[in-house]
Amino acid sequence: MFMLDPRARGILKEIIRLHVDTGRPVSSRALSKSIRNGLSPASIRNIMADLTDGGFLAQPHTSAGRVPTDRAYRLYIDELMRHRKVADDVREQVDSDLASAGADMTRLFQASSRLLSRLSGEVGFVVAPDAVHTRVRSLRFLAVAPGKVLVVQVHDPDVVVSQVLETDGAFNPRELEALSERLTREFAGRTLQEIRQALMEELARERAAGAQALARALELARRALDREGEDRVYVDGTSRLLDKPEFADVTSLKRVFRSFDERARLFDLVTRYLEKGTCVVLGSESEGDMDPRLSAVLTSYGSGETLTGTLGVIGPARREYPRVIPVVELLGRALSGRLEAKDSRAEEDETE
Amino acid sequence: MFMLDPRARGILKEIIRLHVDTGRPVSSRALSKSIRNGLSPASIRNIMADLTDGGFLAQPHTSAGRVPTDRAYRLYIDELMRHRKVADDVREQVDSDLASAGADMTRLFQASSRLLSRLSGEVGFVVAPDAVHTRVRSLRFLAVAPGKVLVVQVHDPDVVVSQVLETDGAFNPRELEALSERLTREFAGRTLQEIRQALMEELARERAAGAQALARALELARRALDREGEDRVYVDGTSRLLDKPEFADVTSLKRVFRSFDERARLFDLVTRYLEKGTCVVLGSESEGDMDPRLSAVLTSYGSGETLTGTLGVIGPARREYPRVIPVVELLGRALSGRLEAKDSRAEEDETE
DNA sequence: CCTGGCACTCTCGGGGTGAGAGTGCTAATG
DNA sequence: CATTAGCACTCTCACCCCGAGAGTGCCAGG
Repeated sequence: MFMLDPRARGILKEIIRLHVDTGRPVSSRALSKSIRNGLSPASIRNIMADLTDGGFLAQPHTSAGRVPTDRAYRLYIDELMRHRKVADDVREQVDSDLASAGADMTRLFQASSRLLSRLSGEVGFVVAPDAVHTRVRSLRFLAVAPGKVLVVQVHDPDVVVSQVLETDGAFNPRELEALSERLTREFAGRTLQEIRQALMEELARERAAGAQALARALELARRALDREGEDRVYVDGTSRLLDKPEFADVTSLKRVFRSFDERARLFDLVTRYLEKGTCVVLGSESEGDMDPRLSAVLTSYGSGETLTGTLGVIGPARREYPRVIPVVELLGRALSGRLEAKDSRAEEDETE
Repeated sequence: MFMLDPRARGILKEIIRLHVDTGRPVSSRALSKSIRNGLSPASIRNIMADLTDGGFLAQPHTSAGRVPTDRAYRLYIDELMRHRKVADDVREQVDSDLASAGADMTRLFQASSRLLSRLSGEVGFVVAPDAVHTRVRSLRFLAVAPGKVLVVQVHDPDVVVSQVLETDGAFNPRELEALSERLTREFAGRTLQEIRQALMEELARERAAGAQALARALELARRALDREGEDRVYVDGTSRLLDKPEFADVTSLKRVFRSFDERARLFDLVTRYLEKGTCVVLGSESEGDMDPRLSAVLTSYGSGETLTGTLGVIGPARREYPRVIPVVELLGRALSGRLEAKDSRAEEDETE
């Protein structure tokens, strides 16, 4: 392992600062001028040569100054950088935008990814909690029109998901009422995953027993909870990548945009790092889940064990980490807060 | 006005065909080879010179073959072209994708714009019906959690829109039930626009009369119907523009992507052409609503007078019109069909 | 250990050039 | 009289060369 003396670390930090600022390779001369401690370009060149040997700097070509490598960013993020405070107007914007999105899950995630994108100037995304982490508080089925049933799921922190299902025959309002009550009683407090499995078994049992009407109702419930993997990833602001000089050529743009179309990759990446709280994943570290020229700042949101999802931004590794990381964390907290707003935990019914 | 003899029209048609195919200017030589009637390049050059004088062809530079102008596309679309039949597998895909989107408005529009994009290889979009054209059949308010009310609107063709509103204090279930019944009775069959206006007046009246509780309920209803202009435009597949050679340079890409971000423009364009059934708008004809290098194929959907919206695709003027126009029309019909599926008109309750 | 100096390398933009593509025109042709 | 062959002309594009500029690496001296 390479050890860096404090002076080298200072130089490296300054190189990153300058490079993030300008987007271009940093020369020894520019560095010498920007640094308080007046070292000559020649001395700095020596240090830069060491840093290059250590794998922290690279040069695009012989006479082009130095560019930080991913290894340098890693060190910077882990040890050199200090988070900056989030500006008050940013806080306000987050609060107001999320507030106006209301309690609807979809709108909340859309607003969050949009905020992430706008505040970072990069691509923002939110991955909704998966079935393992989502606890259901109640289920309700309503006949809204002939052949159409509205299904309302209320999750553990008070998030509401509603959808309309088409059914073959008509359902009797009373029948739906009974179904709602029964399923809520049976499944309140369990995760989507568990409920889905239980439903499948029950469905098979009733079918075997020839309970037609009941099986039909259970089938409806199963469909309601089976909407997995569809709308789970919310992405906003892909076009912001156009502004980044590192994607000035069209061919590289194409590749990156494609990778956002097939969201499964993003998914893999995110689930792999889900547990880790806030973290930065550099493209070169992601083992193929992400273009090596991209990187992500991720954090998880949700309250405790239930309803845990991920959000963050994606952009070039060259970004203002001290500003962006706190923004991502702010959004994680804000979304968590929204999801458990008006904490109605006290209402849980433990008398069983 | 310029008249074109049949031979010139044939040549023009073939030029468009070749240019759509290759994306590059068409030379007299290439044309002479592709055409059955064996004319020599020299003869064809004469005709091409005429077409250029008439404003149907342009040349990027002196020695570069000819490119069709928007005027040529206009003639082609209006007179020269014949629609091709939509392939069976395309029909099937449309049917199955829309079917699996169910009856939920948002999902239906998302699926439609995605289909449009995929099938055309361009940017697909759907503009939801506006408040003037949407008739409401019933309104329903439900308390789903403390401080959260679910509002369900059923529109005239059986489309369901649901949303969750946050409220300051709690609403009594009975109170919400009464509100639902009253508003449905009062407003069934009227348009969103009309209802909104009536609500405002009523709200002012009750407030003046000091009817606190009622005013509070009406305010809730007003908020429910006031979600205008937010999610009305669904766009999918903007990244497909990257594949088009006409947008190979990054600067022009930026401009175009920006224009999709501010969707108001698209809106203007679409509302202006709403009444006209299926039509093609070339960028140069759109008076600034659209980049002159883009063009759109639009059609309206909806059943008769109620619930009328627009959908279509946007891409370069160089496109396979004979294939794309029928696809757009197919989607218009398919979405219309979905919106009035299971025609439940008969069930309306006229005994008042 | 730092620094001034110097040779070296690489990029980038401008200018020149030659091949290739395609046209426009004219004169010959059936 | 429409059609065509032939030919001169124009423009682009890829390539190469060259010199200016930027930046480095290294060495020798402080």
